[in-house]
Amino acid sequence: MSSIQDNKFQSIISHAKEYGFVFPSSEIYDGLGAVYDYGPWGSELKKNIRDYWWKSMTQMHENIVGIDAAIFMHPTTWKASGHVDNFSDPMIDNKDSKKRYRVDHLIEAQADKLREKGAEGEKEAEALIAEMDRLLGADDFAGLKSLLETNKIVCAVSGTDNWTDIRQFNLMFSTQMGSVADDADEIYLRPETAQGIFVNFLNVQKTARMKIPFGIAQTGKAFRNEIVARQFIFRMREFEQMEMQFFCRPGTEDKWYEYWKNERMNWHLSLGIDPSKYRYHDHAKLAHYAKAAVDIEFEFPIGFKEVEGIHSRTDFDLKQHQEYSKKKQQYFDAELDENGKPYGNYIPYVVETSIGLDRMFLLVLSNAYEEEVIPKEDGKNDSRTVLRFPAKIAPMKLAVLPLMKKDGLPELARKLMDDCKPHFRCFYEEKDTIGKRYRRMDAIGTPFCVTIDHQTKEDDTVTIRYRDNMQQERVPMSKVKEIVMNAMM
RNA sequence: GCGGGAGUAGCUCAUUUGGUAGAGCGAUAGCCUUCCAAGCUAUAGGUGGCCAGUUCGAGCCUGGUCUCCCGCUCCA
Repeated sequence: MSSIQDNKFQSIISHAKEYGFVFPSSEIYDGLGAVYDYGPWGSELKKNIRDYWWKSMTQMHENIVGIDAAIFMHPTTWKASGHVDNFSDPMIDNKDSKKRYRVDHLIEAQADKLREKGAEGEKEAEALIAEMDRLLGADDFAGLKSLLETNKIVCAVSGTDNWTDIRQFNLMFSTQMGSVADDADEIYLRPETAQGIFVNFLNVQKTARMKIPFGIAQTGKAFRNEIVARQFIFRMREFEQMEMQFFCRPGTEDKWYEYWKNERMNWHLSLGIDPSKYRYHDHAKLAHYAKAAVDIEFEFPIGFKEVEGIHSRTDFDLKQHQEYSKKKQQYFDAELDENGKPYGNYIPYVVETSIGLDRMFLLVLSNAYEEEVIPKEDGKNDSRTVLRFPAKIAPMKLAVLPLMKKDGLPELARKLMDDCKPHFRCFYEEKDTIGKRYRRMDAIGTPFCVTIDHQTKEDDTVTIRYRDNMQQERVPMSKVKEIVMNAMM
């Protein structure tokens, strides 16, 4: 990361706080690590992004419906999903190099080395992995450490085996359900929203009478106890996901994977963002549930980073829930195959699209942020900080500004406010010079400002000023609402 | 969790070697009226991150602690 990019990221963070987009959580108590609150304009922007996603996924796809599942779920959910086993990693530090490793990664690397030595090494590698799995299963950390030592596994940096003890990092937050401590059951705060959809698969399919292929969409909070959570709202411990699980007939998943890969990229581009700032990144190493996975990455000021993932999850999740719950998770497909027979019962395959709302927020903010230098007539330079949000997601759509706060101008401005307020978010301001008010609106990304002046009293026209090019034009006051609403389409 | 850096008003910073904190911008109110910030007046706002120690006296010295930033580790 260059220092220029670094500075830009810092400026964006400062601007976000300064203008009421994002605050550190409980800041008066020095904040809480990697937790943030959204302020007045931030919460508007976030809501608009969420609504835009929701509308494009549900309203625009007749075969997708939404749900809103609880954050708390039956603890067995997380055993079935694999999170209890896979979401906690034994870690170890090398005392000399101060490097930290996942213990299983160290041992797997050693096994790879052994395999290079041919058939004999292959055997040794298998034995090593088997022993590791046994010890991991038994949570035998002392045993794992001696396994490192007997196999002379060393740190790649220091070259020594001067290790700390092994410690467990659990990425799931937990709490107790039930107010009597002794009887209380430990339950988790969901580390992903997806499972709320899977456990409701049949409820939704039956009650909304959905036919495969169909999707279930959901937005909501998820929680991960990240070892290191940094980079502003990019990686938070409490975050919001917007995701959709698309259920399809086995054998058609590749087609739908491609479909959603394109569809989701098109959604991003529909916000008018430069396509060169996006790229796909295929996963080489797949998660335990995935058959194929691709990230949509965006070029943030801190480099290309993942915003959204499209995963082909096979029937892994539904199958697991069927096994753990003893409830059949199958669908009867009455459509006829090429032999004229119904496809019959099966557990559907799933293609998931999962996007981080907070990351999308940061994306939109980073993309919109610009410090602009404006040459003035007297040769000096003027400057402004402007957020070029697409009108459809801008927190504030229109500012109504009487040129002066007398001569009946505020009254006319109020009339326009009353006309527009029911349709979109408007801001009224009569304090300070008009230029200052324009700049304040630029700073929060308001696409349109309208000024009421004395001429308005004569002919009912107003000056509309466009955020992006600072151009102004005279339009009938009665047209303002329409201009703004067209821009929001 | 390790290493490095930093915490003074909302923001950017100042306060010469320890002597009980200032400015600009911003905010609020008023004046002015002028279609692109930086006209005039007034007001508000700080137990100098927090706790302790040294000292007659600490924003400044010492220790601890918290938070943030950068790097590493990690990331379904």
